[in-house]
Amino acid sequence: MERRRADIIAEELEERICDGTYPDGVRLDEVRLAEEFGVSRTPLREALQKLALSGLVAQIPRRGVFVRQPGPVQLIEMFEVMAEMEAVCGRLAAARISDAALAELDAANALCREAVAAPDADAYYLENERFHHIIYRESGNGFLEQETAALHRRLKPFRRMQLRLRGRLPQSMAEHEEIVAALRAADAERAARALRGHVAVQGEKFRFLMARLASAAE
Amino acid sequence: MERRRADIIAEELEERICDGTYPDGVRLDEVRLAEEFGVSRTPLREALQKLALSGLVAQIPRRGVFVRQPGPVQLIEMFEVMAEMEAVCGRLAAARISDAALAELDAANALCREAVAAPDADAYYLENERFHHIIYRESGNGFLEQETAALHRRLKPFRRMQLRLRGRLPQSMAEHEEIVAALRAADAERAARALRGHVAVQGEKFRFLMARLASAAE
DNA sequence: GTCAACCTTCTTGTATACAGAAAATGCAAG
DNA sequence: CTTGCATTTTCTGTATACAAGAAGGTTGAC
Repeated sequence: MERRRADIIAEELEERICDGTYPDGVRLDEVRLAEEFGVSRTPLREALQKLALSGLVAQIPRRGVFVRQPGPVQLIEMFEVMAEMEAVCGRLAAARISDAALAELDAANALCREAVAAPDADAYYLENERFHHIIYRESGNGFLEQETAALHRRLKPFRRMQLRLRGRLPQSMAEHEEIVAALRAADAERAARALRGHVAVQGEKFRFLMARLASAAE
Repeated sequence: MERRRADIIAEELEERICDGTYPDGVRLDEVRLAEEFGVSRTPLREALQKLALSGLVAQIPRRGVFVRQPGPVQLIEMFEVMAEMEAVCGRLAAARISDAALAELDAANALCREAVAAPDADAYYLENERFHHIIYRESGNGFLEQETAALHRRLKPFRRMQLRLRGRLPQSMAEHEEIVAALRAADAERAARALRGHVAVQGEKFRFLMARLASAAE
């Protein structure tokens, strides 16, 4: 499948916004970026509109587009929704998950355990992502899977922060075990609770997140 | 706030797709539509891309954009997610809802009751929408409110079908009462269950929905 | 008569040109 | 020195022009 330049540009810009190359509030100049990418304004505008619809930039009529990083409040809100959506995935998956998928979860968890032992935060992060995506898929609801994965992706740059907490890796690991146990027992409510607690930002995590946001905002 | 033509066109096209003016699979011709709206292809293309991102049309590179109504399977999936998201709104609202909002819900329900007595399906539909949006808002999570409202909006054309079921209005009414009672009692799980059941497509509703979709697909 | 290759034509994707609005700058007046 | 208004400039939004790819028809060969 041949992709349009606008899509490629949108992806690159998304990357730059997420990794902080373009900080919050910066105006994205159409002509400057068009020159940089070696294209005309037309595909670049299309890319910017795509970003605007996904919420990464704000498009103010006759003024331009501005990078719009979510503020502390919105981030907390997004993490809360993320936790609830994962809980829903877990609740549905508890009734629908296949034995093969349970084995996949075990395998992903084994690799997670290795990463914890190393300890290799990056490897853990990768396997953690696999683990969660399996659960999205096993919800048996393709639409839910897509929506949850989309939000997961959007929170990606902020998710890494959580893993920086001292002792977070072993704790996260234990939560993974509990999640798989609940799914294997086909206990919907237990799986939902475990996933909600696993993803939610609360207590120590909350304070850490707020501190990071405060330092980033300066 | 001055709106761009592309946004106005996107709204109009969305309306036409939802009300069936453009049935599933139809190709949306850029030049023809541009002439019809009296604009050039540029803003029209922007509108089409907006629709593509919201999932109403499929954009196939070098081939054009085609109306993409959700199939039966995807519709069932979307309704399931809708039910779960409303349940989440209810769960959070149970702990956060204000007395003023409870009064609002009572007021909306009173108007619903009048509509049932009439019976006036259109009036009921309108007040029902108000009722649900209050709950979204009282979840206390602006992001969740937005996302839930967006899905609600996307399912709007299919939601009306449910009300056509014989005896659905009084039943829906009773469910509204139960929802408010659960919220007033601050019983999170009860509110979640009530809302999930209220929105979910199941049993009689499911068969009816499938029949409608089968006749629409012919 | 049928199949295949080529050509025509139509449509999308991209570039450029133009118009109007907002912001910035400079000048003048208090 | 500050403030307000006008002018200029820059940038967005829209229109048009151009290029490349895909579909369909026609013609020629087997």
